[in-house]
Amino acid sequence: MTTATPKWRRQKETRPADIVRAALDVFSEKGFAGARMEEIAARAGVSKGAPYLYFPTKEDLFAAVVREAVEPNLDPIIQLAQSYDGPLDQIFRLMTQQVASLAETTSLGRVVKLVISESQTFPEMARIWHDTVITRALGALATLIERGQQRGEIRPGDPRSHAISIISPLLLGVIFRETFVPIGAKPFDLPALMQQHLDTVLPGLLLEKQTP
Amino acid sequence: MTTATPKWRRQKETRPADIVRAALDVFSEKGFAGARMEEIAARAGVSKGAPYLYFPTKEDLFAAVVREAVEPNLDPIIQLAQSYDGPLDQIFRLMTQQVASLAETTSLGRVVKLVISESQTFPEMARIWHDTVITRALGALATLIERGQQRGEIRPGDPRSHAISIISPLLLGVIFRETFVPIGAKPFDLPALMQQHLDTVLPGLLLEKQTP
Amino acid sequence: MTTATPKWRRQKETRPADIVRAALDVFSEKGFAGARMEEIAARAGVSKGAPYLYFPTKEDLFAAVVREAVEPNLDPIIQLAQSYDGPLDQIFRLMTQQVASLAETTSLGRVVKLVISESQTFPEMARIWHDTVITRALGALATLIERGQQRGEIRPGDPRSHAISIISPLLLGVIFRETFVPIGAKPFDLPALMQQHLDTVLPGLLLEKQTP
Amino acid sequence: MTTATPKWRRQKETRPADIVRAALDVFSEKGFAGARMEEIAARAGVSKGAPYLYFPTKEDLFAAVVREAVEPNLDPIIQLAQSYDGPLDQIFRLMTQQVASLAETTSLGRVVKLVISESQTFPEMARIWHDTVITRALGALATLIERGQQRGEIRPGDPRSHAISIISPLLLGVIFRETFVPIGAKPFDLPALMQQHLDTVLPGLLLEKQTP
DNA sequence: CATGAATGAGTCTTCATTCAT
DNA sequence: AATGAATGAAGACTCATTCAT
Repeated sequence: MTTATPKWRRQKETRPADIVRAALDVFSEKGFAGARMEEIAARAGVSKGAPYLYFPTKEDLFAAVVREAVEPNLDPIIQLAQSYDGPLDQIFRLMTQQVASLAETTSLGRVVKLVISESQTFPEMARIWHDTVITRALGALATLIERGQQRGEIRPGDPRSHAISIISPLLLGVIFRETFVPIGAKPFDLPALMQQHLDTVLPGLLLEKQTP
Repeated sequence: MTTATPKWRRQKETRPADIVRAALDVFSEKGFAGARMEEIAARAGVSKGAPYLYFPTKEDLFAAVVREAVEPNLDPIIQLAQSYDGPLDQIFRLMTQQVASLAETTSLGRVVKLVISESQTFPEMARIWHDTVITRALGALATLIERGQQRGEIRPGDPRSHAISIISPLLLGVIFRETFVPIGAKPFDLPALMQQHLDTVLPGLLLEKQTP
Repeated sequence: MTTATPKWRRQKETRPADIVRAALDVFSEKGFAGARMEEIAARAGVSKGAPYLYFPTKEDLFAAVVREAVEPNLDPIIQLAQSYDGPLDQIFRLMTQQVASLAETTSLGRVVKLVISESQTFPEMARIWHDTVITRALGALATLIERGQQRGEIRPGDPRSHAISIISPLLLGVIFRETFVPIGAKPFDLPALMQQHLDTVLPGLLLEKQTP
Repeated sequence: MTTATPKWRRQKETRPADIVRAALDVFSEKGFAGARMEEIAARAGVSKGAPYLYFPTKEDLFAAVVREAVEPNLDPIIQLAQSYDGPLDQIFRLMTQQVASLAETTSLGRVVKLVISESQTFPEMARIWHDTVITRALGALATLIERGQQRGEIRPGDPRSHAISIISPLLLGVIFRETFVPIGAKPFDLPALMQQHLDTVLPGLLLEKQTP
């Protein structure tokens, strides 16, 4: 009667995380409406009722998926931008690499796609994404640009638009990957694309260090 | 016996078009899964069964919405690119304006968003969009760029990537508008954004006509 | 402007009959519920609304199908039985042949099957069939038997049961044909079956004409 | 929130069987097309969705009804015929009684009627019935007859036809009961009918045990 | 705590029937 | 009279959610 090896209830601590992970997979594959709670549970290796122990509704689970993807991944980039104090063209290239890397290694790409896809159904998610991701990230970049303009290193113009000029190929490439690669389209080589793009755009954006 | 009002009006020639229009509205607002056929019918001013006279299933109706948006709007732009034979910076500005205009005046923007949103559920739609819109439009632009490179007017590099460098802010702006403006975000002023973007990027893209 | 050859409105007279014929076909193939009015109309070569010019509802059309099959086919047999005045074994063989022939050449078999199939849904049809076909035909046969019993030519016993003893293989054979032959079963050779059956049963039914 | 009554009771082991029973009732009364899944559920005392926990579709439920009726009821009779080794007239009377008894006490009669009724809609059911019931039962009887013929106890002739000669009144009686008794027809007294029938037909079928 | 059987609201789709032309 | 576009009631089936065990 002595339970020798308590196989069950292993990693009880990680169950919500397991469920969120499974949910991301299923939501990504099927969309919110097409995702069945039972499949999420099955993929997480839990019973049909288990998700409801942690998430009151399917919507709450969806929200958790989005929140989970944002929180741990965003801060480093913002940090980088805010604390940086070197040549501007280097920080642009660095940030771009950072974001590209996140898009490759984390679930951010899939979640962007999910948020866009379900923005009509879940305006709240779109709002969260807008406020926590877009505003902050674009803001950090715009601030950088603004400071550069004040120092005369960047040509005049709306800083937010300049920011878009810099990173839009990257974001579009991610959306393209999530949308069209599953149906067989050739994905862009994002680092290469961004390298060429920055080589093209940065000369026009950065003003000549004044000649003495 | 108990029906006081006449059950139907004239069978307009425009019935299917009305239904497709209503369907675009409802699909845009609710997504495919969230759209109810009955609501589409109601908005088109027809009975619940009427859409099925023209479209066998909800999916077919969705496909019609996508097709309808693509067919009449795409050719003019492609034409423009193919028949153009003037200074390159002008055609880039012109095409950009054209696309921006289409995005403002037609349903293209909403349909892009729809195709992205439902690409998991309807890979076929994504495929159609990819093959008929992206490939052709991007191809036309890339061809233009390639010819410019051969004439020594455009800096070397992957033409498709250059094309992305040019139009990605516009496309991203459209996606942004469809995704975040409904929840209160301030839309980009696309013409202004693109003007500043082209002012920034074109100098880096176009090689100096060398002075003799 | 002069209509030379009035192709249309040919045989207007036969339209209800055409429709009933088509209805029998479709009802037989699909059952009442599975039959679509539009298909009946199409098979009859008329418009979707035409059947309603002659039959107020689908049920009425069904009733017409049944009525149509019964009326012209039954009387001859009843007549035969009632007017016959020869040796009994011959009339039994003759009636059997007659019925077998009807089952082969007319729609009776299909309608029997239809009435049985839809008897739950249309008790009224079952009632009509019971009262006009079964009661009358079985009654005619029973009367014949009864008279034979009174003349000492047929063994005692319930005349209706004797009638069943005589014709049940035939009726069952028809039901079998309508039910199982469509799925590939080998049909009974009804004439042969009945010949052997009568050879077997009649000796037991008919009393020996006593030898003087 | 607003549900006052408990939503469900015990999950009995008998759930599927209850549902099949209810389905038989409703299918018998209304036919397949006329039966509503919701009514079947209600009669089984379960919710609208419950039948789908056990039977993927209405058709599968129908198939289960047929299967359920056949499996437990058929073997005893076949057994009887195959293991029997006494006087032939007795086995014919015995089998007849057995079948009549089954027809009275089990659902076989209703299911026969159902299979015949829906044979157009569900050829597969007809096929199952034909292969498992008709072929086997008729085959067992025919084998018996064949052996009798080899021993010179039964008159020559097609054994299968002889089998029909013997049992057709019984089968027809069952069909009659299921079809016309519900609309008020007087049912045949099957045991009496068969007694008289066998008294009539067996003398013609069995050859005289030759006198020594 | 965890399970999964059970619930029932919600939606696509069909098709008999109507009636303006 | 004849047509066929249009109507709308009806029903199979799904799946988020609940809760007895």
